[in-house]
Amino acid sequence: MAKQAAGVSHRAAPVHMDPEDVAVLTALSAVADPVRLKLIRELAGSADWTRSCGSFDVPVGKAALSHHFSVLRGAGLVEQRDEGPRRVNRLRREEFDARFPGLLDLLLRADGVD
Amino acid sequence: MAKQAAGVSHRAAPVHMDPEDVAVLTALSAVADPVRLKLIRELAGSADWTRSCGSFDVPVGKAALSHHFSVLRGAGLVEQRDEGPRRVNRLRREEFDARFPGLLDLLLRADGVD
DNA sequence: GGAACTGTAAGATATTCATCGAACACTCGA
DNA sequence: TCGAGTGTTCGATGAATATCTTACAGTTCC
Repeated sequence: MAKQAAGVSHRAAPVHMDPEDVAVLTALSAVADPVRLKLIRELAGSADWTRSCGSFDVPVGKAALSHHFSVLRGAGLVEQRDEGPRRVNRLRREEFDARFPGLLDLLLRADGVD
Repeated sequence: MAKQAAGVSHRAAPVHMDPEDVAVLTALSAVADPVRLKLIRELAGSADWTRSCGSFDVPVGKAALSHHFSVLRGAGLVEQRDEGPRRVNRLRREEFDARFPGLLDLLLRADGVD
């Protein structure tokens, strides 16, 4: 077996979707969920690459949480990177906003009715 | 029984939702459906009050169609009025855009990926 | 090597919801 | 008054999906 360079993850890298290739319905479905909306908002309030998946305050187990992040990746909303034992996240603000102008702003606005 | 003035519908008027009172998740869920998205787009391409519910080219029966219009009303996206035997529709562009700026534009944009 | 921690995968369950068919209500014109 | 047309409601069905439990795979540190 070929040796791996030091510090390189042996884990399968998370599959990412280019926001440009995301259908409108995919993005809307991803975003039309209370847990994922909370994840997005919480992520938006933190600096890039500072939040691991398990650090979010949502009322679901870690399996469901993993699923939600997978959906967010598939919508081009979140980028993930392995950092030691944890997987840290980043909200793809610019890219997503370029593909779906205004949508992210809409989600992040606090509007009282929710 | 009290007589009704001529020309007044005896039918229960459709229940409408003020867009200002619609939660973000409600709007997103309403819009994250292929049939409803088609309805919105088709409606956007027609003048106000010119399209009856049955006049839309969607692959569902009339019961499902009635349900979809009910969801759209509940999201403050569509206004309906009885006109004789048919119920005609109007897209609430300004009101909905004031509540969710940019969302309608997003839905109506033709963007190739869909 | 082993323990603790983090996240994913697989299988089962439950809930939501889109759809249909049938019955009903209303409107209009013959 | 009857019939055709339009839309809603109700009940049932099926599909999609959110969730949990359990098991597993990496990573880090002892």
